[in-house]
Amino acid sequence: MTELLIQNILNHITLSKKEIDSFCNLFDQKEVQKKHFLLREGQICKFEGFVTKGLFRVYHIDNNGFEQVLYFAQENWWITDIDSFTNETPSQLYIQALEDSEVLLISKKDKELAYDNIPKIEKLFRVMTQKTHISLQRRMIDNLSKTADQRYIDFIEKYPNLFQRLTNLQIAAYLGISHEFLSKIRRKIASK
Amino acid sequence: MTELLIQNILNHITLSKKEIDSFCNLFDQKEVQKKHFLLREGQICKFEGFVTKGLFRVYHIDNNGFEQVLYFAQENWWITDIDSFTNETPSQLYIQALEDSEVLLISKKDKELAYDNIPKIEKLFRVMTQKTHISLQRRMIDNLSKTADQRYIDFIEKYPNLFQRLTNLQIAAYLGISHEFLSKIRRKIASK
DNA sequence: TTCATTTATTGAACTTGTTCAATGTTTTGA
DNA sequence: TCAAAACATTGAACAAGTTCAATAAATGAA
Repeated sequence: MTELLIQNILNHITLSKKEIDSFCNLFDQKEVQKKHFLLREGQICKFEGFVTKGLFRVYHIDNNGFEQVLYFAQENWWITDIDSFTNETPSQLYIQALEDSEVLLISKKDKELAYDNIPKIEKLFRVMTQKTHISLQRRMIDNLSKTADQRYIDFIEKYPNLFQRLTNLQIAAYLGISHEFLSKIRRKIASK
Repeated sequence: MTELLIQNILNHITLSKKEIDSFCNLFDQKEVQKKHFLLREGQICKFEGFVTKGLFRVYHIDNNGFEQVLYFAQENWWITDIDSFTNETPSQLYIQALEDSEVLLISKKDKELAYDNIPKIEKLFRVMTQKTHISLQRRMIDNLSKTADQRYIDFIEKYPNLFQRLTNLQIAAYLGISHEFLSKIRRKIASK
């Protein structure tokens, strides 16, 4: 199932068949059952992953035991803890499958190999990192400037598909509010 | 004053003298007086900049007229609206000098020239974008999980230098709280 | 130096969101 | 298919943060 991966790459840059093959060969497929973890806090994140099936959440548990979701990753999304992966430091994050899932994983060593051997891969990840950074920048602005009601409405509009697959608990953890409060927001919206 | 820029680049990657020169020559120096703008909402951000002197704030004005600071950039920092610059779309952001400042600016065209002619520049910006992304990811987690008091204390610890140069108004706009509330936090902390 | 402007502080009333506990609903797995 | 677990809703009391208005302090430009 590297077909999705190839499409994803070609969406960002153009590569020859040979280059694509040699890059895609660096990935290993892994199945992750629902509720199982790809990464836990304290571990060093050794992989960068591309989701070919299922859904993951990338989250943090704070000092009071509350979970905050950094992002969700469904089919065609990349997942890693870029902080831990890049700096080889213990992760603050958990990556857990919310459904039975499949990912293609590449190790740090193999990724660096690709950087050295296929110059365009450098461009690929520059462009991809830019895009994720832009998304996060937009989310930061929204979190600073919008009320929880509006962020919830935006979420549904922006990710209608994720909205269907996620529980309100997960969505609340992404929006940064308690699930009880989300429940009240939902009632307010429904009554309109 | 490209000395700072050269140091900054060599901090991320290694380049030959020739490569450095040819890259640095793509930058134009610009002076920006206090309170003047490098970018305003609605404009397309045509540059990526490196601050050699002074201090900037990159901020957004929301629908209610409130300002949120995305980040500050002092000497040795890069500034741009990566969203507008990359996608050539109108910016949601303002970039304003908070002190009399100087920046080295590179245009999109010249940056792309550099990508094509000096392969390592691709790596430079991949690595730099990764780093800013990591910082933003950490800030996102903090904003979701920490109380305003703690975020303020963290800010002072992390940026003691910025703390000295900024008004409480600016810091409040970065923390995402009203300046009145910041004032109350300061009193509470001082009384301990 | 001075006066106008910007910045900082404070209190009171208010809004947004949390916490806790109870209850109902849905999902899941043996 | 049935019991246990996970999820969702609700209300009441509470905490965090805002708003508004008034005043004081600091800064800056002529």
